[in-house]
Amino acid sequence: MFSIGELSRRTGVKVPTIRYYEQSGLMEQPERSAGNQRRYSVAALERLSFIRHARALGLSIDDIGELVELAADPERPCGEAHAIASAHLSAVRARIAKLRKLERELKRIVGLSDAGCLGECSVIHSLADHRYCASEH
Amino acid sequence: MFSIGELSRRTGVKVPTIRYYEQSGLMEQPERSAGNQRRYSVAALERLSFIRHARALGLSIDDIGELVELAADPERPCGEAHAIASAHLSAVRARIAKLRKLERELKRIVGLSDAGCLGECSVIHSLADHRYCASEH
DNA sequence: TCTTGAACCTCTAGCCGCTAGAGGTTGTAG
DNA sequence: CTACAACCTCTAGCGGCTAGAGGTTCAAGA
Ligand SMILES: [Zn+2]
Ligand SMILES: [Zn+2]
Ligand SMILES: [Zn+2]
Ligand SMILES: [Zn+2]
Repeated sequence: MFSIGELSRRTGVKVPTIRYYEQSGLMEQPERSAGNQRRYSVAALERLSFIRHARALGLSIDDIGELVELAADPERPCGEAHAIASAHLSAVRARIAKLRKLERELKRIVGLSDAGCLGECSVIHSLADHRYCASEH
Repeated sequence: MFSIGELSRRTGVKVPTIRYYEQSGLMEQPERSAGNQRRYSVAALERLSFIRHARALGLSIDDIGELVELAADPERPCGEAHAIASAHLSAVRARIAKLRKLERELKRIVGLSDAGCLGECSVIHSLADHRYCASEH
C-alpha cells in the first residue's frame, strides 16, 4: 500500500494530477487510511503507469478511460482499442500537417526580415495580410 | 461604421470572439451607438484582420498584443517583432519534432495490431509500457 | 407610427488538463 | 509527546474561446 506521495514518486505523476485523475473517473477511488488518506495498491500503480504513458503519447483522458476499460475486460475483442489508437495517429498526423504549413509560412515571413526592414516592417506587413501566404492555414 | 455582426462577417471572426478580444485588451474599446451597441471603424476592421491572421499562424494573444503595439509605433525598430516571429517559428518547430516522435511510436503500436492480436491486445500492451518505445517522448 | 424579430447587450459558466493556494488534519520519526 | 512533512478538501486560475440566460436596441415592413 502506497501513499499518494509515494505513488507520485514511483510514477512521475504529480500528486494533484493523481487526484485530478480520480476526480475525473480515470483512476478508481482508492482505499483510505483510518485518517482518510489515500492508500494505493500495486494494481493502482500499474494503472497510473498506463495512464501516464498513454498521456505522454498524447491520448485524451476520454480515450484513455475507454482503453483502461477495454484492457480490464479480456473478453472483448480489441478492435475498439485499435480504432482509438489509429484515430489518434491520424489526428497526430493532421496536426503535423497543419504545423508544417505554419512552419513554411513563418519561415518565409521571418526570412524576409533577414534582409533588414526599410520603413515598414516586413514581418508585421506579412502577418497582416494572408494574400502573401503561399497556402491556406 | 460597422456593427459587431458586420465586422464579424467581414473578418470571419465570431461575434463572441470579438468581444473576448476586446475584453482581453487586444481590440480597443469601440465607440458605441446611442443604445450602447458597438460601432467599429475601418481601423478596427484592419486591426481585427491582423489579429485573425496572426492567430491563424498560431501566435498567442499576448504576442499579438505586442505586435499590434509595435505596428502602431513606426518609430520603434522592428527587432522585437522579428524576435517574436522567430521565437514562434522555433516553438512551432519544437512542436513538430515532438509530434513526429509521437507519430513514429504510434505508427509502430498501430502497426503491431495489423497482424491481429492473439490473447492480449498488442496495442494495449504497448501503450502500457514505455520500454517498447524507440525514443523518449 | 407601430410592430415585429433579428441582432445586440452583459454576465456567468463550461471546455481541457492540469496547477496553485488556502486553511485544516494526519502520520511518523525523534 | 512534539514537531513538521505530508496529507485532506475546496476553490480558482491558465488559454482561447464557446454557449446560454435574460434583457435591450435597431431597422424594415405594414
Ligand atoms: Zn522588420
Ligand atoms: Zn496566411
Ligand atoms: Zn489488439
Ligand atoms: Zn513510450
